[in-house]
Order: sequence, then structure tokens, then C-alpha cells
Amino acid sequence: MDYPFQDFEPKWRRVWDQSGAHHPDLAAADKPFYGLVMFSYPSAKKLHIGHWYNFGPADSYFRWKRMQGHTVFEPMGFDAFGLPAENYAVSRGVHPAVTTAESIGFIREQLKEIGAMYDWEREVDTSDPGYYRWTQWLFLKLFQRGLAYQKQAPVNWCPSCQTVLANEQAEGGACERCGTPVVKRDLKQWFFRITEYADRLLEGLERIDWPRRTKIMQENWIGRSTGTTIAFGLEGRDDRFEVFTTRPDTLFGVTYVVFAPEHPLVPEITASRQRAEVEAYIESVRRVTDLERLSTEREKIGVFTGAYAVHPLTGERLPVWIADYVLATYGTGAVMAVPAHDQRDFEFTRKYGLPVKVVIQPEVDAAILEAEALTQAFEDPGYMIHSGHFDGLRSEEGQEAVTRALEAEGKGRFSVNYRLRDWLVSRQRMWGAPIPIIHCPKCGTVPVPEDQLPVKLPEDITDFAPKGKSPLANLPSFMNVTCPKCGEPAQRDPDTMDTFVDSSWYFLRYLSPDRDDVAWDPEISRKWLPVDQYIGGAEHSTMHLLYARFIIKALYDAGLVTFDEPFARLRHQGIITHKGEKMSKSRGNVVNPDDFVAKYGSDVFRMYMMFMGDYEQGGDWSDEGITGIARFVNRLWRFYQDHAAAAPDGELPRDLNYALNHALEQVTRDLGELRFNTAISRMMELLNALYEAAAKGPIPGLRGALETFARLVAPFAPHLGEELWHTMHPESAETVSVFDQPWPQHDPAALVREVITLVVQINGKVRDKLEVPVGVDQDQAVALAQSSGRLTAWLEGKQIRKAVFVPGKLLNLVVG
RNA sequence: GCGAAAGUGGCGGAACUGGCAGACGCGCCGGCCUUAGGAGCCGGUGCCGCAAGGCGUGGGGGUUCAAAUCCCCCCUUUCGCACCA
Repeated sequence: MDYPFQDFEPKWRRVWDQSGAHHPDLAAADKPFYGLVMFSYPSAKKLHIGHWYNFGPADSYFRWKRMQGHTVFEPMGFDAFGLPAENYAVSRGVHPAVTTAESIGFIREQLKEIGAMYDWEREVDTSDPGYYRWTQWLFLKLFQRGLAYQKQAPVNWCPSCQTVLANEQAEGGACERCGTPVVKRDLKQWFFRITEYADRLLEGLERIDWPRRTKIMQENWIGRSTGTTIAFGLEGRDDRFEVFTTRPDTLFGVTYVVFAPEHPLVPEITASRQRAEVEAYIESVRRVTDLERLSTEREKIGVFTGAYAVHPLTGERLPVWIADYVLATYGTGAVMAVPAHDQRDFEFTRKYGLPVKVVIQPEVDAAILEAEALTQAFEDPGYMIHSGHFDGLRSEEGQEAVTRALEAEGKGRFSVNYRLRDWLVSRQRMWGAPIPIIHCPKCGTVPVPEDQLPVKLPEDITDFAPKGKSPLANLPSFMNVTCPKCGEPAQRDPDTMDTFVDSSWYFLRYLSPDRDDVAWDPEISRKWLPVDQYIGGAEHSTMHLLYARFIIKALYDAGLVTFDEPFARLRHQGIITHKGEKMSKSRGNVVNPDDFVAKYGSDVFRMYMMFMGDYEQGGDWSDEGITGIARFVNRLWRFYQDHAAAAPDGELPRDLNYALNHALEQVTRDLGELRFNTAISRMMELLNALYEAAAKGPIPGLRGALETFARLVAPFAPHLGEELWHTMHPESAETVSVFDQPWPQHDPAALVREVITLVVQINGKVRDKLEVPVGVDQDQAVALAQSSGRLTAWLEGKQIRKAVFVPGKLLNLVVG
């Protein structure tokens, strides 16, 4: 291999570094472009191919933006807190700060090999006290606004990680990190009131350029549903309880009500003769993991409480049951059961022999459905029957009418519910930002005064293995403080924050990481945010990307930022497979970037990843496939070696000029859409055309073409692009960069054709191709087609019944 | 079950708004060069067929002069959610 990347790749990285090429003056920029990738998580020493796939192509896109005249800010940092880092530290018996610093050191060096425009002078490390001080400050801002609060609630507990988890991190009842089934624990925890922003999180989606499926995922996650809250009475008691339903039109079909086992009224209303059974049931539910509890396959079981509810409109007596198919955390934790029109209630009824009442018919004035004959619930909308004066109304009308009737009696109202839950942010682990709260026996919950931040993690901790409560709780030196309010002895909150809090604002900190008087520079953030282009994995759709949006909206309301959506444009890179399968250690098909970077160079590796397939779809890695890019780069290199020095000036021949400008046009278009694969194909075509032409003799205008080609290839292969550009500009100092040269524009005049290929079809099948002047009309085209002689077999003895002519493209003759 | 995306040669993948299916690359075949080739260069390569030609974008229907692309039904794969009342 004669392509000496070992020489020039490190050389250009050194030059860029020394000339400060990637350290823009943020205050002075007049066309700012904030290009962001999801920062890395240094839980081990290795940068894997997924990182490369995220960072390499993203950098190519940002370099292109720079050549288009933007001042591009492309930061990099480390999401250094968190369970994986801590677990890794625990497994080695070393303080996480030590192992994390070590990992960051390794990973930073690997990141540098990518040759991206990272501004290393603005690196951010979320585990640095200079950073998490401001994470704590952020917590206090939310606390002041009532958006951070403590509550006792059944929460997801991972027995393996020994900590609680947010709803988003316990999807499907398993720990997001380790896969262990989570269990419910009743604990007092800190929450962020993200539910208060549910509607605004939905609304904001309309204003941002994000992948459709990511928006849909967030919409589904928020799960807004409109319906009616209805108050039922309780027999023999003065108080009432509420249920939420989306089907108030079925209110007359209620035959019983169901409480979640955790519902606070359950102990109060349970009849004494049922108490033993109820308590046994509640106990059994507690032992079940969410994973099992959430299974729809599981038989619905429950227990009668012995209590009766009173129907709000008919006054009917309705038995009150408890069952774990009712969730304590959604709606009011109680539902009205309408077995005829809800499949879950129907199944429950079948098991316990409860009555069924049909109140919706598929057609008006018809009694098609009979309770006795039902084999499943009829859940579609229809027409109301057996519903007093509401009979005959369509479901939609009935929902409105029933709710209004309830409203009139003070027994109901229109309401909205969300699937989204408040964000549980406490973690019983030590490798995170300590929650800046002091618990005082006298004053209660007291925020740490801002001038006392950061609440630093202790360095002298030796026992940091998880034990079910934060390891910090065992350190008197950390825990014991004086109350900032009354000065009496008090205790710190031993928990740390979810790492997703850290990553909810890091893009703000990047802009002014050295400021120790403010979390971010208000002027610079006003100028640079929101992020112009964010690129990262789709796995963060409902966690990081939702949390960050929430935090920014909260900061916006607090007047701390001037924008309320953090990421104006978002794209996800796809997944790279290997031999058609996901890469994993267990399959033994993991591709190690370092090996290929060493063999082919950084540019080739990056370029092959871009060439593999559509960036947003991902692609399949092939050890052989990369040779295609290696060959291309070699051929390109060799072409400059052989022709650059003596390249003629002048004008390119017409066809080569067309090829060059076509490539410019297509590559520009493709880059805008992050379609790197087709862009690279176009450059290959151009190089093939140059080789073909060069084989025939000297090419007038080649000098200009090579100068342009160097700029064209530069974003894709930055080191090589720099080298080739300097080959064409030997007079330029090394510090003059190709990335400060203008992106080449195509010349529309060069793309005007005089002769085009006209496809001639007979009955829709291609039978001939004609080289014709670009302006021919239909009659001329038909005449030319008939006279070419190649169609006689098809036209003989037939009549042309119709001719379809697409100017400049195609002529279809319908014959018969 | 609900929601989303995808299915094209031996392989990775192209195809703008319905207009030459298979760009570009890998692999393979043949040739040149070479002491040698896991280097380079030239040519070929969807399938069937000697050819003419026919057939081809998961399967089946349909719309159209014309369908990978639009419509209907079905199959498969991936991802997300999943008792949310």
C-alpha cells in the first residue's frame, strides 16, 4: 500500500491542534453552527464501533458546514457518572474517580484518532466538581420552582444494581442497565415534575426537525388521553372516590368497581370479614415483580373488599374489588368496570361470575348484543341503550352528554391523563451528583445554599459497594452537617442524581466550561443555542431526549435560557451489524475499530462506515468491503501523485466538466441529507472518469479539477483532503486549512446537455435508445424512432394507437 | 395486541416528484503486467436461454401508456410500547 496515511494523518492532526483550528471564538462568530454528538460514557477503556459510527460521519457533516462558511463548534466530553462506571470501579475495588479518569484518558486518545474537529479546550466531564456543582445548582432551581419534590411512592427497585430507577429505565419491568426484573418498593424519593410539562412536550414536537418515529415514540410515551373523571359514593361513608374513564358513554354498564391494591382507601373500606383475604392478596401482589405483573397473558385475579360503591347517576350498589390489573400510578388508581365493553373487565367477570350489562349497540335501536351471548367485550363505539334518557345517542355524543350531566351534579368533569410519570431522580449509589439537600430535624427539607456548592463527593470513601442504600449514608464525615437555616445538627441527603440529569444540560456547559461564576454564559448561549444539528443513537428517544427537552423548558420558564427546545434538528445513526447480526461479545463478531484504523488509516475507516449503507439505517460491516474504500483512496492518492505536478491549466473537456459538476451537485445534495453513501459513490464515479480520460492523454483544465476535487473529498477524508489540497497549493502554509476554503459550487451551465438519451418503449418495454438533441418534440421523436430501423420488428403490421412523450426522457408507443 | 420502519443480484446497497431496475462497491469470471501476487490495469457479471427473446424489486390482486415507487389483501423481519381504564 503506497498511501502513506501513517505520515500525514498524525501530521495534520498536529497542525490542526497547534493552529487552534478547532477552537472557534464563540463570541465573535457571525454564522454559528452548533454540531453536537451524544457524548461518550467512559465505563471501560474502549471506544467501540458504534461511537465511531456516530462521531465520524457526524464530523464529516460538520466539516462540510464549516466549508460552507459557518463557524462550527463541535465539542466532546464525557458522561462520566453512572452505574456502569461505578460497577466497573467496584469490580476492581478502586474509587470510581480513579477508574473514570483512567478510562477517559484512554478514550480521549482514541477519539483523537477520529480526526474530528473537537474543541478539546472546551471538554466537559460531568463527574468533575466544576461541572456537577452546576448540576446541583440546576436541582435547586427546579426545587425553587416546585419542580423537584419528594414523595413516598411505590418505585422501581433493581435488586442487582441496588437502587431505584425511573420509569423510563425500567421498561417492561426489567432494569435498563442489567436486565434484572425490578420490584416495587415503597420509598421516599426525589422526583422532577415532568408531567407538568406533558402538553408542552407534545406541542414542542411540532416545531422541531426530528425523525418522525422519534416524535411518535415521545408522543406514545407521554400518552395523553382525554376522558372523564367520575366520583362514586361509598355505601355507609361520607367520602367519595374518583375513577378516570375514556368511555363515560358506558357508565350505565358499570357492574362493579376495582381499586389498585395500593389504593389508600383500601384499608379503610375493607369489611372485617374480608380483611384477612384482602391483606393476603396485597402481600402476594407485593412479591410479584413488575415483569410478571405487567404480563397481559397473566390471569386477572382479585379480591372482593366487602365494600360497596354507589353509582353516581342510578344509585345502584356496586361491589368494590381490588385487583392488580388496575395500576396505582395511573389515573386515580381506581376504575369503573364495564365488562360488556372492556375486555379486561370482561375477563375478570368471567372468572368471578360478576354481572355483565350491555349498554352499547353497534347499530341504533337494535338489540344485537346480549350479555349472555357475549364471548368477548364489544369495545367499538356504537349507540347507547339501557342508559335512561341517553338511549339512542352515539358514543361520542353520549360521552359529552354523560359528562355534562355528571358535571351538573358535581360528580364528574372532563379530564386529561398521561401515561408519563414524574421523573424519579434519586439513586442509592455514590457515583453521581449528590442531591444538594439537607434534612434537618427542626427545619425539615433545606436546600444547600448556592454559595456552598458543590456538595462534593468524598474522596476518602473506601466502601462503595452498593448495599441497598447509598454508600454515602455510611460516612459520618459526609452525612453530618449543620442546618444552614438553624445551625443545629442535620443530615445530608445520601442519594445522588440520575445521570440523565447530568446529560440534560451538558450542551449548555460546553459553551463556557471554565466559567465558575455561572453555569453557562448567557450571551454565548443565546447566540449558539439551540443546537443546530444533534446526532446520536435512537435508543435515547424516550429518556435523554425527553428529559433534556423538559429541563430546557423548565429553564426557559425560569428565564435562564431564551429557547425552549434544545435540539433544532436531530438525526439518529443506524446500527452496524456484522455478518447480518448485531455485534456482541457473546456472538464473537465484534469489530474493533483500532485494528482497522491501524491497517487502513482513520480516513478509510471513517469513509467505509459512511459508504456501507444509509446512515440512518445502518449497514453491515465487511472486512472485505473496506478494501473498496481503501482502493478508492489509493487510486485518488496515486492520481494526484502522477498528475498533480504537471496538471495542465485551461478548460476541462465538456464531458469531464459535466462529470465534475454533476458530482459537485450530487455530493452537495446528498450531504445535506446525511446520505454519505451515495455521495461517496458520486466521487468514485468522478475518479473513474478522470482515470479514463487520463489514459488517453493530458487533460486540459486538470489543475482546476484536482483543486476542486481536493475540497470535495475533504469532509469525508479530512486528513487526506488536507494533504491533497496542499499538494495543489504548495505555496500555502500548513496552517492554512482546506476547511477554511469555500465549498465548491457546481456550475449549472456545465450541466446543460445538448444531446440526451431518449428511451423508446413499445407497449411499456424498452426497445431502443436514441441520442437526440435536447429540444426534440413528440412528433420529431416519433419520426426519429420510426426511422432508426431498430423498431421495425415491433411496428410491422401494427398501428400506433397512442404515443406518450416525456420530454428529454422517454417515448412510449402503444401499438396493436 | 397496538404503533413505526423495512423486505431489490452471490453480498453491502442505488433508483429525484410513477418514466432505462440493479448506480457505486464487494465477490466472482476472463485478460494484461509480473520471478511472484492477497499489488496494479483492462473487460465481463440480475436470472433462464446458443440466440431471438422471456422473466425479474417478499407473495397475491388492482390503478396506469408506464409501478421497486400509488391502492387493497397477505407473509416475513427489525424496533418501540404493551392490563394506561
